[in-house]
Amino acid sequence: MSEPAELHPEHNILIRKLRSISPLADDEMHCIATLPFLTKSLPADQDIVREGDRPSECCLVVEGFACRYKLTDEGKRQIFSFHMPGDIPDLQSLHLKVMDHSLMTMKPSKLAFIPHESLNRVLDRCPRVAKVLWRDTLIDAAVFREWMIGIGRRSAETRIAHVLCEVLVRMRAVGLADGHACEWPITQAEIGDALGLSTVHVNRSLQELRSKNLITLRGSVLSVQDWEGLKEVGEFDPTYLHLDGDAERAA
Amino acid sequence: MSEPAELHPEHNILIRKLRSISPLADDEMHCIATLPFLTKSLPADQDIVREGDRPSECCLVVEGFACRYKLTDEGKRQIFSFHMPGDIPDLQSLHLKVMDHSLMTMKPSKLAFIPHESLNRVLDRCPRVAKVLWRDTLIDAAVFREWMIGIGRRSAETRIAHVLCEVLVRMRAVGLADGHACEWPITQAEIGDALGLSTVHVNRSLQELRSKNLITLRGSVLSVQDWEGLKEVGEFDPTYLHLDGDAERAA
DNA sequence: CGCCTATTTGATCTGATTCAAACAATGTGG
DNA sequence: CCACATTGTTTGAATCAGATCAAATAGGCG
Repeated sequence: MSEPAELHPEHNILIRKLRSISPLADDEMHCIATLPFLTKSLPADQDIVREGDRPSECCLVVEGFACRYKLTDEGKRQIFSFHMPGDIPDLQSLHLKVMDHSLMTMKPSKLAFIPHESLNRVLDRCPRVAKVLWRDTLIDAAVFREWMIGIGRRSAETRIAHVLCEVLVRMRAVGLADGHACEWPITQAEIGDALGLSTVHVNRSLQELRSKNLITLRGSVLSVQDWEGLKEVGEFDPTYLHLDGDAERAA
Repeated sequence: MSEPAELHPEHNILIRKLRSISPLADDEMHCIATLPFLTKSLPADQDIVREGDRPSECCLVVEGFACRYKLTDEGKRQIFSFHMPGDIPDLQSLHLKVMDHSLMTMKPSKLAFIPHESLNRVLDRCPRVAKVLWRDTLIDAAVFREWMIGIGRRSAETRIAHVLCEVLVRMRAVGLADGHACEWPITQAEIGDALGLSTVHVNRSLQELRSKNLITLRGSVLSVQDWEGLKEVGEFDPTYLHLDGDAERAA
């Protein structure tokens, strides 16, 4: 349960994230703490890795926010996922050489780059850590599925309520939420690109949620006033996030 | 390149599938060939694993066709993926205890159930195989992303053309396509549930594709008359399938 | 203050849905 | 081998959720 103070903040946030999805033994945490990294700070709206790239390192979000996306031939954007501190959005590049999508910052962010080589060495030495990371990529896929059902089959209001719930729960899992409130660095245009909606329609649906007194969303802070109500409107069931760690559990 | 005749057809199709996404050494194939399994035959439209289940085995499709899906509160269905012989649609259950979606047959199918226990033993013994299976789940996620961009941002015609391309290429990768034709066990209603469309609209979009002389889709056989044209309409770029095996490559 | 980005509002349009019904194919049992 | 039942495909008409276009307002920040 302890989080040694001598840890680098980079290792610390990664361990906190992994412990939110799976229990970790001391030696496994030590193993993770041996990972070398190079920290870089990037401004907002900057590509980190691009479709077609063949990265030789993975990117850990330490501070800030990022998203993965891809453009259609007509230039429309689909965002696949949002990433917060603790996430390694391009972990897949460890086993899939060529990027089939891009990764970018959504606000000024601090990123830690970990060489594939070192990561592979740690995974060989510590197979339990390999399993946790595999598990992480599987949860990633579960989130894709959940967004898919939203985009394909749910109303705009439901989708938006759902993603609000998801981000809050995930933020809480790594200790970045304060009760039912958290930072909200996502613009309405970005919500639209994530959920297959126009900015205008996102705006109107958000007003709908506000008028039902479910949320407050001012500036860059999301505050959920009626969690049960929001969950219900968003058909949100956190099972798919598989938060079975030894850290705090989400509501 | 050889595929020993003494292999069980179950091991054989699995090895063929895995070799389509990654080269396999002889000892790795032998390792896979030690996997025990129990074969079962199921009729069409039968649940194999259900949301909420905690399976203790994985399901390999040997013959037939399957899909993963989930229902919304209003009873609408979203299909997440189609699965053909060689696929292990619930491989994720190895690391995610609770199913967050369901798996069902789409036609009478032969399935081989492999205990998690045996699978884990093989993965411990043969880490390279573990990497290939991890890779397989990552490709799975890449397919989700590609469907997401379709549902969220592409026209009905484009989405449908895209999924036609995808299934044909994947069928070819495991030797189940004949030139530009393959079995098509997917109904229009199922295409709709997969791509977030109504049956009626699927039907009209398919007629559009036919009228452009891109495809023939009669009974349960898909025949692509103009592959380049279909790829273009579907904005199909097979990169996301990561077919970097030592078996035949897709066009 | 002034610029840039994000949010909000209004009006119009359209791709896709829904409902309803006919039609075709496939398979089953007698 | 045919009649019937079942499932899948096709067609038509009306409707709607959400897109698009255009412009105004409101924040945030150097």
